Amino acid sequence: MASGNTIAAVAALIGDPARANMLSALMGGQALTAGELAHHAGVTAQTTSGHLARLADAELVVLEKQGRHRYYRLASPEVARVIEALSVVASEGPKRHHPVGPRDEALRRARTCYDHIAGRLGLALVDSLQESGHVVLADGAGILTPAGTRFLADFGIDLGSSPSKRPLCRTCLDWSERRPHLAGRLGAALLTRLLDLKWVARTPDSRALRITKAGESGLARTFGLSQDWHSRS
Amino acid sequence: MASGNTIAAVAALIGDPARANMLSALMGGQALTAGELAHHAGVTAQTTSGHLARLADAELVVLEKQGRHRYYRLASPEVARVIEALSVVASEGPKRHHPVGPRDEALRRARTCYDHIAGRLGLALVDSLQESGHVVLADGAGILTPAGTRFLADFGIDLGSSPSKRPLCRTCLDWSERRPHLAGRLGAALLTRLLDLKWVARTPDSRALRITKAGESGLARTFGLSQDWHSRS
DNA sequence: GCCATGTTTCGGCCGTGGCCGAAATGTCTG
DNA sequence: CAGACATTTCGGCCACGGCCGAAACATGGC
Repeated sequence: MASGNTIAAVAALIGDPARANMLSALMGGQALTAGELAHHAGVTAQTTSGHLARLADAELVVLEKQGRHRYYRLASPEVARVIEALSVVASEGPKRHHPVGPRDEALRRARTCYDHIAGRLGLALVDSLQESGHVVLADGAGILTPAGTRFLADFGIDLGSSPSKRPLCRTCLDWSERRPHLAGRLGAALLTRLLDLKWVARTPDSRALRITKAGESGLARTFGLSQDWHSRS
Repeated sequence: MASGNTIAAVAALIGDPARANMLSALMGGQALTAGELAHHAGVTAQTTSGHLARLADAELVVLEKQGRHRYYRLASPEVARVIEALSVVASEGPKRHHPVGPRDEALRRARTCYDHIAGRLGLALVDSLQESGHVVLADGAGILTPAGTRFLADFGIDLGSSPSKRPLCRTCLDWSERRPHLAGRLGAALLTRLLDLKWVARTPDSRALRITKAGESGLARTFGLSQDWHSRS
C-alpha cells in the first residue's frame, strides 16, 4: 500500500515533539522565524534547522527569506486541518495530562486557529451571527444569508471579490470548548477585520488574542456580546 | 506546550508505516482481525500484536473479542478524520511516487471511506443528489431538503430517528479525485442501504467496492447515473 | 573592512523503538 | 484431552533519527 506509506511519512514528520510544537506555533497563522520556532520547540537552533529543512522538504511549511531572517509558515489550509484533527483526537484521548495554567486560560478565552478565531470569543461570535440570522450553520459548514452579507459589508468585510476555491464558511472544532466555530474565508476575514480595527491584538510568543478596550465595547455594540460572554459555556 | 506533545504522541503513533497501513485498512469501515491487519501491514503477527496494543492503548482503535479472533476497528469518526486529512496532504505533497496499478483503478472507481462511499461512484452520487435538488452543498457540508428527505425515505433510508450528535451531512475530500463526496450520517446510511440492496459489495482484502449487475441498473434508475458515470471527471 | 546576529552544515553520541524467533496463553474442534 | 489455529509475551539484535558542540555561511550595521 503506497498510500499507507505516504501518510506514515507525513504523520512521522508531525510525530516528533519538537516539530509538533513548531507546527502548533505556526497554527497561530503568522510566519515565524527559525529562531522563534526553536524557542517554541525548546531545542537549539541547529536542531531546529534540521527539522525545518525536513518540514519544508515535505512541503508542510513554506519558506520566505527576508534579510537575514527566514520566515516559515504552514504551507496550506490542508496542513492546518491535519493539526486541527490531531488536536481533537489528542484532547479526547485517555488521561493525557491536562494541566490548566493561567496562560492556558488566556488561550481558552480567545486565540487564533491558523487564520481565524477560536476559544470562547470564537464561539460567542458564531452564536451571535447565528442568532441574528446572518449565518445558518448546518453540520460542519454554514451559509451566509443575504442579510449576513449586508451586515458584514457594513462592518467592512467584502467576501464577494475573491475567486478562491476555498470554502467561504466552514466550521472548525474547537479543542478547548468542543464546539464548532467559524473558519473558512469568512472566519479568516473576520479575524483580519478585528485585527485591523484593533479590537483584538496578537500577543507575542503565543496564539492567545488580547481583547482591547475598544474591542470590548465594539464587540458588545456590533455583535451584542454581553459582559459575561467569556464565562464557561 | 503540552498540546504540542500530545498531538505529537498521536501523530507518532500513526507515523509508523506498519501502523499507518493498519489504520488505512481500517478506513474501510469494517472491523478486522489482528491477523488480517498483520497481512495488510506486511509484518509478522507478533509485531502486529505490539502495534495494536499501542494503538488500543491510545484509543485510536477499539477491540472486540469474538471467540479466538480479536476484531479491531477505528475508535471514532474523529480518528477517521485525521487519516482523511493526512491522505489529502500526502497526496498533494512533492512527487511521492504515484504508481497507478490495476487495483488502484478499482479503488478510484468506488471504495469505502470509513463508513461512506468514495471514488467516482461517490462523486456521481453527490452530483446526482445535488442536481435533483435533494441536497444542497455549501462549503464542506450539505443540507438535506424536504424533497430529499422524502426521496431517501422512499429509497428506504430513514435518518430522523437517530439522536446522535454526529453531523447529518458533511463532506469528505476525496484523495483520488480531489472533490468532496458525501460523508456524515447521510453518507453512512447511503452506503449501508446500497450494501443491503446488494447494489454494491465489499471486496475481500481491499477497500474497493464492486458494483453488482443489479447495482448498475438500480443506480441508473434511481440516481440517473448514465453508462459513463465512471469515466474520469 | 570588522563584528554581531541569524541560520545552516558537519560529526559523533546515544536512546527509543521496530523487527523477528521462540515459546507461552487462550480458544475452538474432534 | 490432544491438536490446530489465533494471538500475545519475552528476549535480543540493530538501525534510524534526535540531540548538541563546533564551526562554516550568510546578512546587516558601522
